[in-house]
Amino acid sequence: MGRPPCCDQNGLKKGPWTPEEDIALVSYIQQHGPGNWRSVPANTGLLRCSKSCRLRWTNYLRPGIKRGNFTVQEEKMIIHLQALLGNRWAAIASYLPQRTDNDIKNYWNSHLKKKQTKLGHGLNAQTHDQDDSKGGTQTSIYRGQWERRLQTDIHTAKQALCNALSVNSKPTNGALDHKASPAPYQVASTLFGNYASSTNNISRLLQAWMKKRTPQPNSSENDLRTTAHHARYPENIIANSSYSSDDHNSNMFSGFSSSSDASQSMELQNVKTLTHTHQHPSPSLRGVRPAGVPYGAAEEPPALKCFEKWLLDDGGLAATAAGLDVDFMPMPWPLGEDLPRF
DNA sequence: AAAGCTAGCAACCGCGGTCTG
DNA sequence: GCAGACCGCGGTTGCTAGCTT
Repeated sequence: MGRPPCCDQNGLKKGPWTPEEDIALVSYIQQHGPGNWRSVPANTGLLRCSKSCRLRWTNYLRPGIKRGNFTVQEEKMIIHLQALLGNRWAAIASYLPQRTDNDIKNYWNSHLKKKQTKLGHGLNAQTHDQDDSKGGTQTSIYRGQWERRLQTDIHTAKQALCNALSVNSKPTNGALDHKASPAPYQVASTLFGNYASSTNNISRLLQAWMKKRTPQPNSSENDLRTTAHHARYPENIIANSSYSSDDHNSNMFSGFSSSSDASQSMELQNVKTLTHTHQHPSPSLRGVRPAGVPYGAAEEPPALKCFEKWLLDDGGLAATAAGLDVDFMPMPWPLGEDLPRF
């Protein structure tokens, strides 16, 4: 026998989410954490299917999501990663943890794809927009180089993690953090850390929301508009509540909900400890994030730094594109095989 | 000023892999 | 081991705001 059905498909609401629905969802996740989506509609009274709830959370309400214009660096990374990984947006998004796969996908389709088409040469010639079967050996070679480089980077990150763990480090600065990469056995801790930090931001979001809800003189209509606007652009709520994704390391926990109880405070302490050593899981080439492990709260994968550095290093890219072997590290596993799962 | 067009983005849909009973 | 639900992903659609005519 299978499981019972997650939800009744009849009478479910579709279309844009209302602020009330968002609050209901955020409140529930604040209490129970993300995951177990099938129970969300039943327990919140939302007339939405579990899928819709998950989507709303991961693409929109999840803390740490950066919205708005993409930076030049982000753009470059997306272009390069798309060339390497194809339209595997989740995998690409894992290198841009502040962006959702949906966001990146939309950005690619609406901006970069056209840009690439206009250019007509250069990187575009290597992208997966073209049929791989037509790409010929040139593309294969090119992608092979990229994959080798990516594998190297992951290996570097893995080694850094081993080093970090072996010395049972108590990092006092961020240097080590950026080199350590977590293994899946750390995922539970990562999840905990992410969620706890998320709670902070959700609390702020809720507080900001409640503030907005309190009647302001001569602003009843504006409130409605603001509400609708925040429903569409909730990042502004977070921004208005003085959360900045850029200073998450120092401030992420400093403003933990003033009404938080003792257990939350204890969580906070644990989270502070955890976040010194636990970072994102290494993005895998398969692009499949461990189930229920969101990349939250403006964290940055430690391996990202050097990978990003390399990605944005046009010299390296040019050399690679030209077929030159640029400083590859020895590979611990044979080329062409699947990456080992750490 | 109004109608038509376009771009951007949120949300939906369908598929495949995974998990659970 | 199997059936069927859950979950996550990528593709697509539809709505809205802004721009053009």
